[in-house]
Amino acid sequence: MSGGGCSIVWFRRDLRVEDNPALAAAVRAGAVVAVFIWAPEEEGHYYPGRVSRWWLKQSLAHLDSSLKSLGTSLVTKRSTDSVSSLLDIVKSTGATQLFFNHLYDPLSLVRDHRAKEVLTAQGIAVLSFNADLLYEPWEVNDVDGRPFTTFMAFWNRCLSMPYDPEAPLLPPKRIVSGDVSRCPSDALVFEDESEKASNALLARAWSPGWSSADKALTNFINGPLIEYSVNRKKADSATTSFLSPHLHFGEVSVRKVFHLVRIKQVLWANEGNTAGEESVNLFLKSIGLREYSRYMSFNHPYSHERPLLGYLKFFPWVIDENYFKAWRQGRTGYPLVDAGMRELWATGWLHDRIRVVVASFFVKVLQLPWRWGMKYFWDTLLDADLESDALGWQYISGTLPDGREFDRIDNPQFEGYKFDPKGEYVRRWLPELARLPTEWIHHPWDAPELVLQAAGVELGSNYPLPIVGIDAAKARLQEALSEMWQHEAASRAAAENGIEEGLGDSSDSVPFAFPQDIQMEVDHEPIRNNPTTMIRRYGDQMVPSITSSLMRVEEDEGSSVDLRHLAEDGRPEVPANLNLDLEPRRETLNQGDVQMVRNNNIIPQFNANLRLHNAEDSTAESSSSSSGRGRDGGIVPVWSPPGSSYSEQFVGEENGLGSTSSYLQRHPQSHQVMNWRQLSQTG
DNA sequence: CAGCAGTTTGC
DNA sequence: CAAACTGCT
Repeated sequence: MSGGGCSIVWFRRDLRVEDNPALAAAVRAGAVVAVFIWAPEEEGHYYPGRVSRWWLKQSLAHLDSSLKSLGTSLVTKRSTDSVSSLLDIVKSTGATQLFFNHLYDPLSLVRDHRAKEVLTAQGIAVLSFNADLLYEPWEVNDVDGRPFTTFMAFWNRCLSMPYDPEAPLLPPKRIVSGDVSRCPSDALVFEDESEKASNALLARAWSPGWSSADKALTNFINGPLIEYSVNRKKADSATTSFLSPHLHFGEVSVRKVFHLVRIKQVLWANEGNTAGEESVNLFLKSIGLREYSRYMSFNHPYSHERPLLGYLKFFPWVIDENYFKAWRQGRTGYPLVDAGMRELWATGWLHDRIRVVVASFFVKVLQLPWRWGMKYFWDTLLDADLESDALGWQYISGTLPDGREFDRIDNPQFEGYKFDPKGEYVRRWLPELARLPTEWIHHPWDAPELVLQAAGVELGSNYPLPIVGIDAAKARLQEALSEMWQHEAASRAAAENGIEEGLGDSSDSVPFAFPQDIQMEVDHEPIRNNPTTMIRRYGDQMVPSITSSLMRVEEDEGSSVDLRHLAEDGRPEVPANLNLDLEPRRETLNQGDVQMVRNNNIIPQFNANLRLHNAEDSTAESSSSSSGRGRDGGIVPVWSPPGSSYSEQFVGEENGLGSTSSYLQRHPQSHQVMNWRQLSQTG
């Protein structure tokens, strides 16, 4: 169509036609080529799980038919490299522009940044948009212009921003199709034969696609929403919105959800319905959590693979595949946990509360490395979402500044009576316990023999005894923690002496196989050296500079860079040049950090010691970068499709942040992560 | 019953 | 940590 080429709209996790800024912009610009590129290998071991792929398949079909009714269709490509596929598409369609919506997971940050550079270098105009969040991560900062480090502060700020989130856009009335005659679609394969039968079951419970997402939203707002605050404690009722998988794939926009829900809230407020109003607040909070997960991922791209509290690196996880298996199969001996795990396996779904229960059990009682659990969630959840899941697991594990304390163990028995007081949920998913009276349903091991017999329960045979006692877990946790602090202290001492200590790989634990994701990007560095091709427009995707360094740490440690290099306008910006940039940054950062330490006892920032590594000389650097990072866990059992390789080493640098979590405060002898301490001495 | 301390809980 | 909750005086 008009003056030259058409525009490519690169669909990813924004599979909708309504309120899709990239699509809208492309339509405005003229002819459109709508594209979806399936390149799961790019996700490394976050290759999407079976149920997630099933959903994607349906959702794409749905999007395609919507596009068809508007005048075009979806071009699908199978690829191992999205960016080069984009180039191919540009060539075969004569497109001159590329539009897409932002993503915030670490892989996408890197890939999209590269896409922008590569295509821009080819003379293609690249424009990207916010379609996934109320506010872009770099828009939400505290009074000093720094990112928040706790959820509530973040969310309160979001709710009181000087401007509202963008109002949702209407779907285009009509789309003029670009010429795709020389750009044939590939058939995408999302399931293999062995998966088909299980997938068929999913279709009974779920229907992917934006129109059912809309329906789910409407149903929820007109139904369960008003009772949300009362019902959210129940494990077993259909009181959640069931929007999460739709939201994950962007079938409905959060902004639409937000606006519609807000309207209801005003309505209820006027009616004096405080319960309803409160319900909306709570529901919005869960939307806020989703926002926060992106925020965290952007500000701290390591968070899906490494605890944000650095000392957790030294925690001696239990490397026990039998525990892991028992957990997955729902045979831990704790009914609430087991019921949850069976539901997850059977349906790909789990109530939020129960996610917390099973995850917390996993980390605190079994003390398995949280990333195993996260990976299992990733593979089995219908709404698997890297950012949300990473946030959730970190929260539960106690590795966040505002998460639960690390030494806190929740007792599944008590939680059972809280979330499932009548035992209905347990009975549904654990038929072997169905006849047990409510009194014992959450702790069958205490039940009198006669009761068990009457209920047909034979502990240790048709239902397991607890695989780990809570008391034993508590004791082991204490031990593990003191071991952790010892190692942390030793490491710090060694670092201070400038000795290459090796960060605990002397230990018996196997180096963690995770994560490899980012390394595959490593060899595209030439592009990186040409920063001037980036002309940033207001709406453009910001890239935390760490994404660049993440790609290269292995061979170029000096370039590891702080996350939040502030451009003149105060927003994070792609560093002009990683190495040249170090000098000026050093001063600013130190100043800022010191001030922060003085002014409050809040965590400096997640990235405090990332940046310190730059600012510091090579002592600290060397102590961390060369180690095998042994303590973070063990080999991850493989259950992903073949092809996703787990290789040896961590990418990237060093641990997380200093912390004021109360746990830390109770351990003054080993307080503060090394860097933070050095920091405060500076000031 | 107001007022307070100890405890639980909350992303 | 801070808010909510519990139980006690």
